[in-house]
This record gives sequence, structure tokens and C-alpha cells, in this order.
Amino acid sequence: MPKPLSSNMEMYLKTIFRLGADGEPVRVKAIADSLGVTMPSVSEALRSLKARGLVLHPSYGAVQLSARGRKVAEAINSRYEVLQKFFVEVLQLDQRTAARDACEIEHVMGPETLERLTAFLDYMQHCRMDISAMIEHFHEYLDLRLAGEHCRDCELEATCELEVKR
Amino acid sequence: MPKPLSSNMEMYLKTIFRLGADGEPVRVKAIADSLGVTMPSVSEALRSLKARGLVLHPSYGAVQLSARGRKVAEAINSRYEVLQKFFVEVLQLDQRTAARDACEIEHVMGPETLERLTAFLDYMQHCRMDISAMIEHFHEYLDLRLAGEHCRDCELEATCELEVKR
DNA sequence: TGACTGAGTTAGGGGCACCTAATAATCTCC
DNA sequence: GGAGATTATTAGGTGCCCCTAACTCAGTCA
Repeated sequence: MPKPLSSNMEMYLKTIFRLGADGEPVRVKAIADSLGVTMPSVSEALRSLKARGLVLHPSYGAVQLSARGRKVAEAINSRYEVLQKFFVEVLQLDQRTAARDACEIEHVMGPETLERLTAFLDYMQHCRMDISAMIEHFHEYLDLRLAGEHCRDCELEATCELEVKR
Repeated sequence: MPKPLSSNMEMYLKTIFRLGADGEPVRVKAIADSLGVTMPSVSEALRSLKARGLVLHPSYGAVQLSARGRKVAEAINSRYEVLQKFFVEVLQLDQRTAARDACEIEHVMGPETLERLTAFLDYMQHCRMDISAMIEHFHEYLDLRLAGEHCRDCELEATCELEVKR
């Protein structure tokens, strides 16, 4: 049973994922610069990630994610994006602060919380109704969603008999 | 310049705060049990917290927070409570999950994010209006709030000409 | 082609936070 | 008040993640 990845190892993985997103080969130096650590630290981290089968890295060569590594990195990155979006679009935090906090929280937020937050963002996008009923409505939405419906077209529309009275 | 407290040290502090809330003297063993670590780990942590002037701890005696320590612990605890409340009341997470994630996130969430989340919760409590205007309205609320108003009576009331039409 | 430069690695060390084992202080209760 | 149990501390060791210093490899260009 492999132990769970530490926050730091997750950061290495996400950084490799992002640096490689454009198809360019990823170099140790780029990872080090991006994370603000030294190259020896990166070397050591890569040894550990290689041992877990998450990266491919020939000596003195470019770094690549394995299939598994890519999947893990994508999961981390999507946690990041949900948080970033929530912080910016709902809490109206500036990009910098949102990025900073999302980057910390992405490593410690459980799957249930991620799911609910994602649902919350989707809900915001799909529904237009009275704020006084918002929480309650969100909970109905959640119930449906958790029951397997994924609300592309807002299944709750039928219950949205509320409207703006400007 | 004292370095910032680590997450772990913050947990020790919060634990001492909670165990001592009822006025009972706090013992090393109670801290260890509460955090799921051994007593030597607690001893070592206390040495470090003592060096920072955050706890008082005579050898073989009871542990107490200093005035500074209490202030720090209260801040951590209030971060926790805001998160917990958001997770339970908005995201409808169960107590256990909410507690688990809040307990991780409390150590890494910046003050701006805390403030916005608090504002969001207050907003939910004070305002009743159309959901379609919710984000926008929340942002107005935030602007007022950030300008120094603390919205005990919801200064935005005047702008809430929307109402439920059930 | 060989010297220079920059990239990457290895070696060795430090701080943090945990552990077990051993020792020391304190408490309890006969 | 002293034996035994409980609580607390010290000693010493481990893993993680960072560092600097020193060495090795790989590309460049005169």
C-alpha cells in the first residue's frame, strides 16, 4: 500500500504537469525555478516520484509524467481550478490571493468537499432564483446531483417558480 | 522576526485552548490523546511553544496558554469555526467531513479569504433576495464591508427591493 | 576539438515532527 | 509513608524536505 503523496510531492507533480502542458520537454531547472527550490531538491523529489512510478526521468534527460502520474496531476490541478474559481468568482478575491490559497488548500481538501464546491459553482451558473431560497434550493440541487443527476440543464428548473422583481 | 507557526504547532495550540476551555488544568497526556501522538512528541512541542512565549508549562505541571498564546489559539479556532460553518451550512457536508477538512484548511487559509468567507456567511444570514442577483449583491455587500461597514443590520437592505414570489 | 558554460547529480548536513525505550517525578492508596 | 501505577521527560533514532559544496555531464563555439 503506497503512502499518500505529501503536499510537496503533489506540488512537484502539478508543476511538471503544467510545465509540460505545451508539449515542451520539462527540465529540472525549470521545475526548481518554478517552485523556488534548488536543483538538488528537485533531483531528490524526482527520485521519490520515480520510485512511485509517477514520472519518467532518464539521467540528465527531460522529465515526463507517466500515465498514472498524469492522472494524479490532473486531479490535483482540477482541485486547484475549482478552488481558484470559487475564490475569484464567488468570494471576489484577487487572482494572486486566490492562487496562493488554492495552491495550499488543493492538497488538503477531501473529495466530498471538492464535489460540493464544484456543485455549488455549477449551481451558481445554472440557476436564477431568489436568494432567500438559495441555500435550500442548493440543497435540493445537491440531493439530485448526489443521486446521480449531473445537472447540465438544471433539473431543478421546474421548481424555480421564483423570479426577479426589479 | 519569529518564523510563522507550523500547522502542527497550531494544532497543539488549538488543542490546548480547547482542552482548557472548561477551566480544567491541561495535562500532557490529554493533549497527546487528543492529537493521536505520543507524550514525548507533546513534550517536544511544548518546549518549542514555550520558547516562543505561547505557553506556560512548569516541569511535570499543567499546561497553560500565555496571553499571546491564547490570542493566537483563538484566531486559529475562529478560522476553524468559519470553515466548519461554511462546510455544514452551505455545502451541507456532514459534521465529520466538515471538521476534518476545516481542521486542515484552517492552517493554510489567508486572512483575506477568511474575511470573505465570513462575509459570505453573514450575507447569507442577513439578506433575502433573488438568487440571480446573488453574486452581484454579495459583491456590493463585500464592497461596503471592506469600506469599513460591518453590516450588523445589513446596510444593503435599502437595495433589496427583490422579494420571494412563491 | 577542447575549453567554457550551464544543467544535473551526489554527498553531506540541518530543522521539524514523529517514534520507542529508558528514566524520573508524581499520585494513589493500603 | 512507601509500593506500584501513572504521568512526564530525556535520549536517541527515522523520514521528509530543504540547503550548500563539489563533482559530472552535455551542449556551444572559437
